[in-house]
Amino acid sequence: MSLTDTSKSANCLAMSDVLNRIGDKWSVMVVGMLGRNGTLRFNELKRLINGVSQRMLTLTLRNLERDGLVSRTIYPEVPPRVEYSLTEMGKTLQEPIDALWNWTAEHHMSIIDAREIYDARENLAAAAEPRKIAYARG
Amino acid sequence: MSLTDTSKSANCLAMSDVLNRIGDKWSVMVVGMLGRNGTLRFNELKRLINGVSQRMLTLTLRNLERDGLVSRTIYPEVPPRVEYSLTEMGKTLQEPIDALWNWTAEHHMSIIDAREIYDARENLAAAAEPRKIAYARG
DNA sequence: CGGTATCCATTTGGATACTG
DNA sequence: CAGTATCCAAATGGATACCG
Repeated sequence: MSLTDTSKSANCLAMSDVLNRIGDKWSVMVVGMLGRNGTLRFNELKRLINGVSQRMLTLTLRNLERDGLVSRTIYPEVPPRVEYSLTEMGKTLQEPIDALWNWTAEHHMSIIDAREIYDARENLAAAAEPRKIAYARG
Repeated sequence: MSLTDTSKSANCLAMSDVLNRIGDKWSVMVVGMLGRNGTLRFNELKRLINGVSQRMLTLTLRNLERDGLVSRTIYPEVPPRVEYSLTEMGKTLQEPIDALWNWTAEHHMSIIDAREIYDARENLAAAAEPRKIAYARG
């Protein structure tokens, strides 16, 4: 219990640190894709991940490689071939990422709905509230 | 299998959408804290979450509320009291978030180490590579 | 093919001051 | 206490062009 508690609430700093890397959407996408497909080339990843720019994919892969989550293999051919896959540590990240992925698939619609309700309420409140600054002169 | 596969790889768009909200570190922190503590006031959250500014905490809470993950209760007292807690949907997010949290606690050090190794290698490479622009005149 | 380099618009987020 | 409002610096990220 004490150990569990420690590992859970001890330092937000570690969470911040790690989340800044693996919490952004491109990283989650890359880990998700590599986890499911095993090994992928740069442009395969680019095609699979909807809307990622070359720049962002490069940066994301470099950061994941730096953190020891993704391995990069260069084949000195012409044209060049570079393959990416998860490291052993990267594979352990697969499970939590998958959990998040499944949660998202399950609750996305509810979130959309919640937003609509919230926004509708907001607009209503805005319409009802007494004008604060802008009222017709006179 | 088909269902599983669909829910996993179908739309990156849903992942992007949701991750943009619950993937940022402050949201994860808030959900983590509320999940473990049940109900918290604004300044309690602020104290618990290391380094969050008032502005970011407000924004994060509004977004989570908008998405139906956090509920906000105002007690019309003086001084004002506002309590936050997870909604039912928010509670379901607890599990994946906890998984991520535990993963982080377990692997943070390995990541730190991996970074050091990577950076050391980088510096070495930078030192070895032929000077491209800046070399001593003469 | 798999990048790097550069430019630039937008977003993010901290600091600060003020309010009900 | 629990915000809102404003300002401004820094980070983010797309578009584009070029390179080995």
